[in-house]
Amino acid sequence: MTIRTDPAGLTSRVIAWYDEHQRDLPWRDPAASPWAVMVSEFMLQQTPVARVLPVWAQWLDRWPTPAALAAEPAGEAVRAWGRLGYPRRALRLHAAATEIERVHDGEVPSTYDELLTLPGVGDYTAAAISAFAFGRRQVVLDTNVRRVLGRVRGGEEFPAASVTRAERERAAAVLPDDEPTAATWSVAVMELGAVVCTASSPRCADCPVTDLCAWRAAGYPAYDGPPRRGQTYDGTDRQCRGRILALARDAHEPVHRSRIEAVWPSAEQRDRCLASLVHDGLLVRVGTGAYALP
DNA sequence: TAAGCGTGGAA
DNA sequence: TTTCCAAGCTT
Repeated sequence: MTIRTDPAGLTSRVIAWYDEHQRDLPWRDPAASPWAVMVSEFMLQQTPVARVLPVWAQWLDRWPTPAALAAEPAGEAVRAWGRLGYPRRALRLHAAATEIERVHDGEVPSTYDELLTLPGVGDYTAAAISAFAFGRRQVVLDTNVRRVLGRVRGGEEFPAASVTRAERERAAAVLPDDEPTAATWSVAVMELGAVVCTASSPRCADCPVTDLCAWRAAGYPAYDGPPRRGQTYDGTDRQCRGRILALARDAHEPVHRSRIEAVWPSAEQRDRCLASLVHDGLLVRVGTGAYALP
């Protein structure tokens, strides 16, 4: 097949590479439901594949449909989320399931615009679900795709902090016209970024498009943009919130203030984090001085 | 727009 | 040991 937008063979070669080298991930099984794909996309937001795999399997076993999840308290979703991180995603996935049940007759919607209205679904996730679960033609622009295209076409090691207009236009320009081919390209170029064109120590020797790569042609110039914001963790509210929520997740009864005080020394920070967890809906106050999952 | 939001494995 | 970072979303 000739792809009009791809005279140099970028897309066809990446797709051919994908056909041979793709990882065998369960949410890529053609039998995986749109809901199963959606759950994987939520869990994979900022969390590595290896840690998602077991939790995803248990989740789908317990809640094979949006209706099944929506029928349970949101706190059960937070508990099942375990230590994947960013537990508000669990809350949003539960809220999205509830919305799918209420508005979409229990079926995960297939269009970008409908998906985008769901809680926890932004530009990337809406495009990804539409493309991967329904085979639609979408510009799927995640951190992997941005890095690959930024290198191959832009000649730069890393993309900007946020998606630029130029990046989006570049991604649209290489998206195959044919719908199923476009969907395959989207997953293929993401996979290339995930396993070959990685952020650090890219495996250029294994890349199917090294000869097309502008970054390589330029001699692999180092990133020279503004410093990328590092993530400190020790002593942050994130860590404090994580400690507190872990107590509630592992307990099946309300957790008393005394136990919370035992896991974080600073009273001021502890109280602030407790209040923010309640504000976010990750905890509810039960009686006097006790907290539980919603 | 930039900051906030978890967690743990690998380099 | 420290640093980096892994399929983002929300406000």
